[in-house]
Amino acid sequence: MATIYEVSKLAGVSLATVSRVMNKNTPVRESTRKKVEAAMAELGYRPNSIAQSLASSRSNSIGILVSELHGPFYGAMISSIEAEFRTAGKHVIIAAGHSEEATERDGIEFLLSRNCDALILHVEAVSDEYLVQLKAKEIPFVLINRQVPAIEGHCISLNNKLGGYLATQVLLKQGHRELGYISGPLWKADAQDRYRGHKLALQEAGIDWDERRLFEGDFHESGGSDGIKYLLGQGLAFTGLICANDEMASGAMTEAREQGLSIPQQLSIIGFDNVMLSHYTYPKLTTIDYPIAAMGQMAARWVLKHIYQQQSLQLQLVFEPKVIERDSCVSQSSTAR
Amino acid sequence: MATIYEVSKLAGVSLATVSRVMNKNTPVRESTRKKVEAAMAELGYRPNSIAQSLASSRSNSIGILVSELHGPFYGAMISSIEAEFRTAGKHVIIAAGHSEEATERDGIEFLLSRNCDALILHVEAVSDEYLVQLKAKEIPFVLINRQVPAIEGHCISLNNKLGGYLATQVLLKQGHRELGYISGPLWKADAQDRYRGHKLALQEAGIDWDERRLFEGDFHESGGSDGIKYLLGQGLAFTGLICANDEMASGAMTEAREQGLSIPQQLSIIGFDNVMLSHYTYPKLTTIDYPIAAMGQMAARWVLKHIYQQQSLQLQLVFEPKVIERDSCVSQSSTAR
DNA sequence: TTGTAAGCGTTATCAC
DNA sequence: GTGATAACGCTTACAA
Repeated sequence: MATIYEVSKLAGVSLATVSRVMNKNTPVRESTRKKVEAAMAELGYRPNSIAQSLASSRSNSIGILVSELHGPFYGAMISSIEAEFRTAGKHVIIAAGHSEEATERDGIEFLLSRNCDALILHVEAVSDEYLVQLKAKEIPFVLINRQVPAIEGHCISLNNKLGGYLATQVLLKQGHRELGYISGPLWKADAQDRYRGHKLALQEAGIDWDERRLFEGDFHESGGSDGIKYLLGQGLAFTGLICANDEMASGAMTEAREQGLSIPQQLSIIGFDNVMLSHYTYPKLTTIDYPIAAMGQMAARWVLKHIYQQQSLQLQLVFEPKVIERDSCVSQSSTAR
Repeated sequence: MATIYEVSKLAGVSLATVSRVMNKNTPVRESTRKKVEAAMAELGYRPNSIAQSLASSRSNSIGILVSELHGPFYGAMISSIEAEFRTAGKHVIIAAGHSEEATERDGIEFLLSRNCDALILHVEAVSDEYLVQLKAKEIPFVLINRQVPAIEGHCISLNNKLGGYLATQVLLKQGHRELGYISGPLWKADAQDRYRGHKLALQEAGIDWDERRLFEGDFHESGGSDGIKYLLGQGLAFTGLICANDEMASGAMTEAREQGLSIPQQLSIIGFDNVMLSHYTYPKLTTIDYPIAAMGQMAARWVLKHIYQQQSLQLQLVFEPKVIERDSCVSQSSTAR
């Protein structure tokens, strides 16, 4: 591979000049620029990004830590992040945290050891304090889907409470008054917030909260099916079911059907996230849209603005969920049970 | 950030010695190693990987190019690749090619410019010649899901023909003799091979091949629904349908249902890939398993073996698909149409 | 077993 | 505008 040195020799200029035409930061005489460019072309010169990084102490790489690389959710997020950075000439290094504290810390350490200019984190297990401490260190980061008060400016989040509220409203508006709720693990802030929104909607509708109507699931399919079994076991009637994510909604749907309930005729189900699978279930799942792609893009812009000085970018830190009406919820009048 | 130099001063040894204890490649006296390690701990020293890369001309990074980052398929692949490399202390840089020739080339260029030690490519649009030329250049790569004869040793692929054959056999064994086939774009080698396998199975079963029973789809949902419309429009009876991937099978399922066919009672459908969604459809999709996670892992091992000299690793270049029986196919005897 | 010193390919600070 | 030249933080012969 040709180096800047060979280019400078061929062009009959100094190293420094070649560097200048590459970086366009210092004026260079038109004629010499041409010479240099010709030499670069002739040698098929490509700058060595490692050497650039060492000299400039900018790696132009951004670390991304997500819970899982597979699954329906993070792909969309990574995709939008990658696209945004790619056009900016930055690249993306990825790692998985598997929702476990130790692994998440490891992942962050790993990314740090790679000299990333910034980190985009979707972490769940790590504590708020850890993140606050992390801010004290040298590497800047943004958080996706998490609100940490002490570092608010670093958080890109969804209004999960509103989401839970909206989901519940969909069913209430359809006349359902007997509801079940399958939550995510309540130690996770987003699960907690969604549930809060649910309770708020109930309260506004004058429906008493009943603990027996809550099942705490795991955000996976099994949580949905376990939830159905549990709710049916309580001996309470319910014609509407809110699930705190689509995977649980899918599990609930399957299990409900196995228990002899037809969906949506006997039970309306609404999910949350609007991941790909919600489109594939039968009936197609009514759900709450989580604009994860837009949020990923915004995280990328945050980095571009704060780290790479693209000052002109506008930022939005809090996103709003919205209802996606499909086929899994129908009005109570058409429901019999 | 502390540098190797500060560590050496604190430990009272030379730069070189510190480097040696880090890399464990040259014997170091136990006592001095202790001193150095103590110094490193005291300073919270972390090696600068950029400087290491420049000095050793090893970036310890591997570029991955896939068609799409979102979607059900590549997530599983990236996930297994990342896991394998992570334990080896390497990291992964990703880029998307979007199945377009120009973008795929760009992606490869981009990854090359990042000084990756090796590339793992899942490319579809780029020509065989391009890849052969690429081999001539300095950066080594493995191909996933593609067979290029001239560089066979670099190809990790699925026996797609066998897959098409097996899928067809599932239906044949269930007594179906009137079949439809919704293919992927036939310019893609995998789509072509799957279709070949289908024809072979037909031939062995003594069933004449009928061009009207083939619809060339796009590997997306719309391909499945268009396929159903087309096949129904041909006025030919069929009780079994093979789709060259799961997304098209899902589209076909939905459309068939809209056309008044019940699945699987009136039409058995089999997919291909066994991506996550096949599990979410109703009925659950019978399909052909594409061991993409295992293949991704193998690609990572290929790199570990060939580039990072982990000689002991065993490699497997060709993988076999296998049938995953679920609920979307039933025997012809229970079918009426 | 350890130290010295020459790179690795850039960027950036000076002079000129 | 342009050219020397000193970093950047590490690896790796080569000596000792």
